[in-house]
Amino acid sequence: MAPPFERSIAHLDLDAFYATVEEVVNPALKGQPIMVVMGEDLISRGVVATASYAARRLGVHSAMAVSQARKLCPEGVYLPVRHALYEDFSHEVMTLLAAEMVQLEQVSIDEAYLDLSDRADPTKLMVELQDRIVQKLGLSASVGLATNKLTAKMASGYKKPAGLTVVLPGEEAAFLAPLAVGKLHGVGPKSVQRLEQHGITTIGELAEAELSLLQELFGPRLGIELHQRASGEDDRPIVTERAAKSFSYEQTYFEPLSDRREFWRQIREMSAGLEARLKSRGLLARTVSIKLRFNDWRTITRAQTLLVPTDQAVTIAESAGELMRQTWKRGTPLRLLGVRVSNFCEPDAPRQLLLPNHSLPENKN
DNA sequence: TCTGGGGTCCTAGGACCC
DNA sequence: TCTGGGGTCCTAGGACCC
Repeated sequence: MAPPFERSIAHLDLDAFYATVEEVVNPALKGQPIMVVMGEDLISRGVVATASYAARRLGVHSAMAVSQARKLCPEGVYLPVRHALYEDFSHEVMTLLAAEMVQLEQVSIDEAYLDLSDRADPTKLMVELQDRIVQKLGLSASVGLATNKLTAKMASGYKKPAGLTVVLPGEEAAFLAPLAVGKLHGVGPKSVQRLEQHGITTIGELAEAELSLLQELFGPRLGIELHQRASGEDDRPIVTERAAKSFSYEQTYFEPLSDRREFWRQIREMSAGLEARLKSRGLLARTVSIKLRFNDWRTITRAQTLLVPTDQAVTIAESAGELMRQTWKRGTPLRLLGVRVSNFCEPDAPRQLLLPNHSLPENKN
């Protein structure tokens, strides 16, 4: 159903968030090329989570291998990710936004949508919020304002950092049309490739494309969705509360590992972490999955659904161990091992009984 | 020249039930 | 003995996002 009135949706995106937080807590770094790196190895194996704007000017971007970043920027500052620190800053920002008493949807650690439909002057409000975020936290944010989430999101990325871009009602398609298809939210490298094979390189061309072609390429649902999105149509509501669907941990090894005992130790450790997260949210999980990555980067997952939902590390580890036994051939080196719980259910559902003498089983492999 | 670690959503196929 | 169609649940893989 079409909304009874034109919506006004803002998308706020914190600029180079991790790197900027590092500058705030250590002002001596300000203006330097900073790479915040994921993975334990800052020298070669890690990946850039966020590069500061000074680093971006040298060609570094997020998701780039550190080894490559070091070539472009040997003098740069390389820092390990400090997730808890960024969470704190993120929380401060969201609290500032929430004080406006509007519908607020936090989509990630550094992004949020606000529904400003009932505000007299959304632009003025967003400028004020940008200001407040700089004053109180030292962070910069870019903002997009439009009639829907997709266009607002695309607008916030239009002018960065610290930009504010307004797309007026009726202008959505025209705003999007000249942009590269790959810029459209939801169109990644694979889709770009497929679209290019059909001569589609801009969002405008995507909007003009035959629906039947898009459905052939991407399936009936996604085809329609892409077509609508490319035309700037999007009636998704602001979702203020979202229930978690899964929790997971994974570990990549610098050197591929084939040590069964070490795998088992890690499974128990990850399971303990998952138990803590389930319990802190009062959730029970029904499905346990493992993820394995081999030397050649081939990645597989195996899942098992329990008869009785659980929040117990022992049960999760046992299930993951069994999946390992079924899947992993002894001695095969792994580059990655992960454990995941999903398929959550209500806390009042029947729960797994923990027998008095129940202890972690030995891995039978 | 390589490649984190969290997530979400979609698709396709098989089992099973009515 | 042969037969349809729909619905649900589960698994596996893949694309994508930050």
